Amino acid sequence: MSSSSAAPTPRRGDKAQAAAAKPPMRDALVAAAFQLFLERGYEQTTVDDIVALAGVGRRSFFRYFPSKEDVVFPDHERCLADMTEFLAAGDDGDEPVGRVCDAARLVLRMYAENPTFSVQRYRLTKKVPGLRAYELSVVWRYERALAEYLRGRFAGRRDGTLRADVIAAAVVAAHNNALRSWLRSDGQGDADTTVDHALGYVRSAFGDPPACPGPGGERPEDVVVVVSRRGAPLWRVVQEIETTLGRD
Amino acid sequence: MSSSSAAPTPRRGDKAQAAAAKPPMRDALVAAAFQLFLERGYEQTTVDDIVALAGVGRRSFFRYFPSKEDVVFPDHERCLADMTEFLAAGDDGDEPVGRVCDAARLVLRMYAENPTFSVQRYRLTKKVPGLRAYELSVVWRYERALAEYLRGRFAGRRDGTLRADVIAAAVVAAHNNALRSWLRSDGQGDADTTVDHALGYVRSAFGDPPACPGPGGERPEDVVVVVSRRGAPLWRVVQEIETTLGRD
DNA sequence: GGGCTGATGGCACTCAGTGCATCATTTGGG
DNA sequence: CCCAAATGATGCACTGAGTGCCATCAGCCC
Repeated sequence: MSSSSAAPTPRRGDKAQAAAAKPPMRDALVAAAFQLFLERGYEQTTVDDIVALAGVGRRSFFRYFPSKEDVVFPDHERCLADMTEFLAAGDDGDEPVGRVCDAARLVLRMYAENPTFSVQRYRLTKKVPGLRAYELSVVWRYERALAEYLRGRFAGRRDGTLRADVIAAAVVAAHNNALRSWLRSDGQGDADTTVDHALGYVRSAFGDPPACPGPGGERPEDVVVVVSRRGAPLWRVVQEIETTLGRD
Repeated sequence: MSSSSAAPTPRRGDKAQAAAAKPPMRDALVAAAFQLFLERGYEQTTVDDIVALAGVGRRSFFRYFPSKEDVVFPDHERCLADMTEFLAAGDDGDEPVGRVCDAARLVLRMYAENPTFSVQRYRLTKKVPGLRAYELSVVWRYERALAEYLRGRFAGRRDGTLRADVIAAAVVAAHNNALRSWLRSDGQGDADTTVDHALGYVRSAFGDPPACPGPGGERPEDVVVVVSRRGAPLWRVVQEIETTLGRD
């Protein structure tokens, strides 16, 4: 249920799949938890209820999920690892903002893999304050991963850490805005289009234009940005250009 | 009344009322909590320890603070109310982004009112994961207040909610970046200057230039923004201008 | 005084989360 | 084929946060 629900055959002793170990008990706990959460609410469901329905011991629940909230986000740990790995794999030639936007798309993909599950979870987190708070801490880790990557890429630029933090926050906000609008429509529309549009706004705001029709041979040096005010003195125009480009 | 100040509670502890009888029980609880948090750690301190030191009943703690984490952020509820009031008080003539930046400065002012307290709390939240998560939910409410204000101001603009969410996130990120850098320096430098610089970056990124030398008679209609890529077709340039300006 | 109100304290309870010991299953040699 | 280490599941007892309920005690109005 968590990722690919196609795991009906618990082949024990298969070394090949032991690498990507998929404990069946974990998925059973997630399924039991969501069944109860949906039919009687999150706070009205105790961990004892979940383990009773799943037919396992109470102690086993906390072996797979460090807290009751974690069962609602069963695959975010893996997704976060994927994102950090994706960011670390990029070379220094690509555009930092574009790379961060692509990393955000990884998260969208995880949500889009199981639309019904994602929509159910969205409705749950929307109405339970405790789950909203927990989701914030999850999203915060994504944002920190993006910001840390950008801090590394912006090392040497003036206000590098500031730019990194702001752009990471903007990317996450745009991604969440599009994701929520998609979730609100019960996962009907095209999530990629919505997210691309939102991320395009962020890229345009920070001087990195959205993907051109042509293939990706562009270099960041080709970007021209002018931010000015009619009738402003020349030194103000230059100052704006310097601020926007952020180069020393 | 043997002493100079009329002490209404002669039997209780003789320590808490040295300052004045003005701070009721709430401030005594905050003081006791921070004393214990600093000397033995947050998680190593139970609510029973706090109420024992404050000389009050355990039940009274939860009367003033809905949770143990809340005692670490005793004045954020008031600050959030001040911010929403400030945003609601503005008229429709002022620049939305500038107003939101001013609202963020309100939060900074609250931190700057008690530098030592703020620095202590910063060190605490930096090392205790549970407090970090709680702080996120607090910051999230500020961000939502800013975003809701901007959504109202951007109603009618294309991608109004997207712009509102992204700008609110960027403002909060810039504010936090500056605030943390100030807290990391033990509250020594000038917090206002740092935050002004950070917010100026956000304003410049979103087409709203930082405060000009001249008096504030500017109108947002005077802003001209061009974001393009050398060699891009004309329709792309027009699209970028439309996207950046965000008018229909 | 007598009753009213609001703040407080005490008590018992639920539930999340943890440490520890025990039992079952698997694995891996000899 | 059997024994032993290892891994995983379970039960049990415990801590600590948070809640509901009721008793208590202050001031206060009549």
